Amino acid sequence: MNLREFEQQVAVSTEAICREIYESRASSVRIKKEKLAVKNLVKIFNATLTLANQKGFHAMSLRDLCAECGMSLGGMYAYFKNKEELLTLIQEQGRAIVERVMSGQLTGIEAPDEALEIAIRSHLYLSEVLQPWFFFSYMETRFFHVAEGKRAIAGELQTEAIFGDILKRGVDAGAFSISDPLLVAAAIKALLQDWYLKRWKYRRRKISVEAYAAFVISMIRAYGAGKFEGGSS
Amino acid sequence: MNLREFEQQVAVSTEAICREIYESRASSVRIKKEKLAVKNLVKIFNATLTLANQKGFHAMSLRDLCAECGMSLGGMYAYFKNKEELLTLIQEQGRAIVERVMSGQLTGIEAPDEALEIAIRSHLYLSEVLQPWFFFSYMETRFFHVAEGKRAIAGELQTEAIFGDILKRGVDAGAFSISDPLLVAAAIKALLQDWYLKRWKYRRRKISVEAYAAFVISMIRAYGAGKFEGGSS
DNA sequence: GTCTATACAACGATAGAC
DNA sequence: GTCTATCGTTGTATAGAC
Repeated sequence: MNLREFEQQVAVSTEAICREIYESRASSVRIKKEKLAVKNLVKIFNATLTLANQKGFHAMSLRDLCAECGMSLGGMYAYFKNKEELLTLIQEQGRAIVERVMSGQLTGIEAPDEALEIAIRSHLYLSEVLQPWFFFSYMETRFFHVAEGKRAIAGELQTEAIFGDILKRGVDAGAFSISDPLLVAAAIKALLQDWYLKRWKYRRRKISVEAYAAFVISMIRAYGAGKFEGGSS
Repeated sequence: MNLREFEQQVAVSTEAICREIYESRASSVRIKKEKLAVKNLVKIFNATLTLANQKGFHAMSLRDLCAECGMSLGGMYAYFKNKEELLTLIQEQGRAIVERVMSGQLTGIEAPDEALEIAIRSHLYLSEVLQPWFFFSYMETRFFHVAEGKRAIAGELQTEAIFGDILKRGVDAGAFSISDPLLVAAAIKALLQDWYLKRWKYRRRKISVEAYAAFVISMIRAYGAGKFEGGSS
């Protein structure tokens, strides 16, 4: 599968995400007209990602934010009760999307070899489509582990567990020959994160997502997970 | 080489670093007694790393900071002229250390295979000793590329270039068989960064630096860089 | 529903006593 | 050299006009 096919299949848009957020908490939002509310949420979210990914969420002032999306300060407060709620709103949504898309792509796939490739490709393509979201989520989540460390750690380990499970299944089935599935799962995750954290670098080198996906897959296969011939199914 | 041997050989201490910083800019620091100045700089730097790695540099107030290191707000301003100077001071020093240690460890090493292993181990051990520094540098540097993107990008690519050069040398010498040295170099860097960015994870799993180093090395070797037997020299 | 105006707290930074 | 006290600014958040 390539990026284009993935996009058509999953169809994750900012608007769809915002509508979902709105519906899931319509009670606590002052605005009652769904169409209007969603339109403004899209503006707010996009502006937040743009500004926060430039200077950091905390450094971004709400004055900056409402200027960026052409609203007034008071008007914006109809959509969240304080700045922190805006943060958690975006973060939780990001996590929910990852979970849904990943499990959706993987249902019904039995062969560990195939599952591994699909999981890697899906995650890369998803982070390609929603790069600002992934970048934001990664950067702002970091500040939590040290202080609290609950859902943030869970989020980090969630994706990793997907890969860990596939690898263990492959080892049990005799398809893979790796001695440390957990370490390999961690390595896969690190490689996937590099893609969306340093997209500027890969873009500058004109490396496509598909090429990067093929590279990661071949690297893991070379280490012992799957056929050495590699595949580009 | 293991961590202990590395520590004895390089001897990078916070104090040595702070003395160096002090000397390099003694003119712009109000304090004239070196011993005192260095002692306070150590306190300030350690406190900054602690607090900034918890909540982010921008979210850390200077009041928090001076409380943490037992000084007064006014007293602290003798050591830097504003908050941003404190940031760049720490960042630039971090980069300088990496450059010095890495090139020091690699001088005189000819065999690409050996150089690759030493480079990986040195970087991991260094980031183990100065983990807060690395974490801080990574996190706070990120906010620059998008906005400006000068020294920050250079810093990111500097370490990567070390690995890229070794890999290319190995390919030219016929020791490695990899088609994309730049991608492999990027992957190595991503794996090294994962170590200091998520040390909590690896600590929880009781994975030592040495074990992680051996894993990374064997992974790269399996992909085509060096002997498949692996080595733990 | 969205705006302007404003309250109030917290911040970085400085001046001047000791 | 370090402290306390304070200035001016900027931030989040709310109240009330439209």
